[in-house]
Amino acid sequence: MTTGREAILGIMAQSAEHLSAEDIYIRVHEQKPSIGLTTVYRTLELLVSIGMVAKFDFGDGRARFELLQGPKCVKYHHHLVCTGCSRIIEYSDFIAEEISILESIQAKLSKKYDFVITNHLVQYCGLCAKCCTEKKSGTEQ
Amino acid sequence: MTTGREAILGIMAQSAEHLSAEDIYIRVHEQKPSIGLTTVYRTLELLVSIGMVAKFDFGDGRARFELLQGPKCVKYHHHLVCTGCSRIIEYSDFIAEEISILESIQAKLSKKYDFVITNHLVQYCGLCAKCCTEKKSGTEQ
DNA sequence: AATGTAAATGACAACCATTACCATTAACGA
DNA sequence: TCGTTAATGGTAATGGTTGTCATTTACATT
Repeated sequence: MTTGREAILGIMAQSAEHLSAEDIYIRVHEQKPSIGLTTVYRTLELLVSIGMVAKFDFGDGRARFELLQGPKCVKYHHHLVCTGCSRIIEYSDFIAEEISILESIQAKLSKKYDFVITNHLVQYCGLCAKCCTEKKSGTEQ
Repeated sequence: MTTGREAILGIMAQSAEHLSAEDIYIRVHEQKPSIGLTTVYRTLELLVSIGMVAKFDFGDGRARFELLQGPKCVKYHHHLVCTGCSRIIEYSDFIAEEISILESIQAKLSKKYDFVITNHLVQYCGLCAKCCTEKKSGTEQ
């Protein structure tokens, strides 16, 4: 299986960000205009199903995708999400502290509930300084 | 502010599950047929914005809501999600081990990135025994 | 209790990300 | 080169969520 799939993988390998399907489509389209949005979705679905890509949902109505393999890959996906402006910060500062306990819990959960756990997600939700200010000054909603 | 909002809150207080907007609409509609789906969405949006309700997204295309206050409320939302059948298990077994480290990290992140963190989410993704078997036997996709 | 104002509501339309469909094209082994 | 199967692209459909707007309700004032 090779085609524009390589192009999609290439884009994802270059971008460490959390790309939406449309983001990927636009970038792939630049370098290979023949590829359609449907193919992007299909390829992403495939990549997710074989565990090569992770799909995230931060509550802004569009899914985000991130490569799980390759040079730029990040093994753990710990995010800080602003519920005001949907800004996403992928923090890596304190991950080491989390990993061991999360992995130990993962093993226990896997055993207890008979799950094959492939992935985990830690997400802190809140308001960034900017949105927080706006909220206070009453410009929100 | 009082109206059918009470009915919506009442439904949510009764159900510890992760209800979708439509689930809530159906249940509210049973006891108060005058309430429309739009109002359910609007009320949920309001409740989320004031931090009374948490909104989750498990990747099945519909958001889930859960009351954060009240007798049946759960302070921490740690889920085990089957990516095959979207089954959600809210585990509570090993939470104690996680809390202290997660809270300490939350405090550090809050300071470093200047966020007001209101909530956090831990989600393990994988396949439940049933979906795992189906996958192996080739009935998937 | 009547009234006035602003917020809340409901029905329906609009939106938009995602998926289904289907005819065409590309890939790959013979 | 040819043939079969999978992949692709454009477009239409789907479905959860949001916007619109006229009507109703809630609440404070008289």
